[in-house]
Amino acid sequence: MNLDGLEQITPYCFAAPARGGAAPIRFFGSRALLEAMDEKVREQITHVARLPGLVGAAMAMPDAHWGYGFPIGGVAAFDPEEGGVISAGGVGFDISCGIRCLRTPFTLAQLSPVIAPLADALFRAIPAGLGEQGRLKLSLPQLDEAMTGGAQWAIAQGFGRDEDLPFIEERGRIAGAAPEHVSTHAKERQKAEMGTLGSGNHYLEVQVVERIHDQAAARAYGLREGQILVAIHCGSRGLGHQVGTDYLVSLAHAAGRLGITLPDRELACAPIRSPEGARYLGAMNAAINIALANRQILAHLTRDVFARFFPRQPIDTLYDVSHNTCKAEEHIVQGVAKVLYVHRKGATRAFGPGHADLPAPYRAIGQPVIIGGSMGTGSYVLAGTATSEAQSFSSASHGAGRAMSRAQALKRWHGRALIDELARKGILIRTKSFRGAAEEAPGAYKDVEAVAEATESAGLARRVAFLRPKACIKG
DNA sequence: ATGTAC
Repeated sequence: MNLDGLEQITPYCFAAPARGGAAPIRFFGSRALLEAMDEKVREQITHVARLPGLVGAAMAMPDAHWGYGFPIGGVAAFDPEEGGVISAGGVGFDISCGIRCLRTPFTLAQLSPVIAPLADALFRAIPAGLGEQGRLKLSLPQLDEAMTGGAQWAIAQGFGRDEDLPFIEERGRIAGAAPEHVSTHAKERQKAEMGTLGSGNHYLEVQVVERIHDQAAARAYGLREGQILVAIHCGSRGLGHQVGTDYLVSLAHAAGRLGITLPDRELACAPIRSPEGARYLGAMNAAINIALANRQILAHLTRDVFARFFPRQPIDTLYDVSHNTCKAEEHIVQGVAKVLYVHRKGATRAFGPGHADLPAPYRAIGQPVIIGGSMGTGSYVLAGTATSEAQSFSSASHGAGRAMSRAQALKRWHGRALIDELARKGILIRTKSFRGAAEEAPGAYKDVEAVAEATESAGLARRVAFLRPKACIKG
């Protein structure tokens, strides 16, 4: 990305001021990460800055890359009282895609002797891949309950336990879901997809805590070196995708009717206080609950598999973070508390220490932030900081971020060879799609170390632990 | 991301 015309306002933040009625833009990251970023990110963030009612700056996180309308890694907050809008492209198609991180009591030494049969068992138990169905088949009324109840609904169905809830955003259930604004088509697509992983960059990964960066935070999060964790990365499956598809059309019509000039058709949006905006918000919240329920069921299936190898050993939820959402949150704007609708597309919420929404054991430390890396490199647990509120409406990076398109990756890697190479490095991959594995080659991603380092240096979150993959179930 | 395009 060309940085011409951007001012380096801190070593890890590059910005351009408001101009011509558009809001300021702001890019977080090292100069090296930003220079390597696709040109499209700047173009897309510049477009976002022209949307009505934007508060502060249109922002890109250090892992940003090109996306539909908004870049992935984009953050934008809107004031409903100032004509602020909600945009389906600002949330993304995979609504509430996120990571559930489970904390096991097992060490790598205990796990290593059974890692291969464990990976096989997880691969059999976790439905993964495009269009893959789960064991659960829901009726439309049951699906409405899931859309309203989220992970709380899943627990009531026998998947997991109430102790998980404080460690899930919104305690596992976001308010404001409106199943009546989700199309029957979207519901039909989801009936048999609860408790499934999906495809693309979704995965279930068995990881080991390889390095602790912050001992106090690690202690509060219950993490120690050599400990085994499980990260489940997935979202709202067919339902979320269909909600996105349906509302792109509806929001585009609304924008036309209300005379909102769209810098890019992909930024279809409507005022938060408009019928179409309100309906999208209700449908998106329903999809958020579907994603929360989905990860809750997958966490339960994971526990079942581990129990076969390690009976009667508790596996806790470290945290469950979403990274494709638009959420109403209170933020301080020029000294005044306001409710803003914060779009985070490929960005995690990162509340700092003391936030009332954090579970008691983490409140003094800050919210766990999970940067999911590629299958061959590793992931990070970070903690939200006080500075992220002022910098980015309490938002941080969500992953390594793609550095190369899927098509480019396919030309460069062969799935089978890649999986063999990772196995030689002690990382077991289980997948039905060798093509998918090639698209997800670690080399097609940015350097997760650089992203985590930049996230910390930019003041968005601070590093707590580095996690190395041991086994990965790929969709 | 996605019954990988209606």
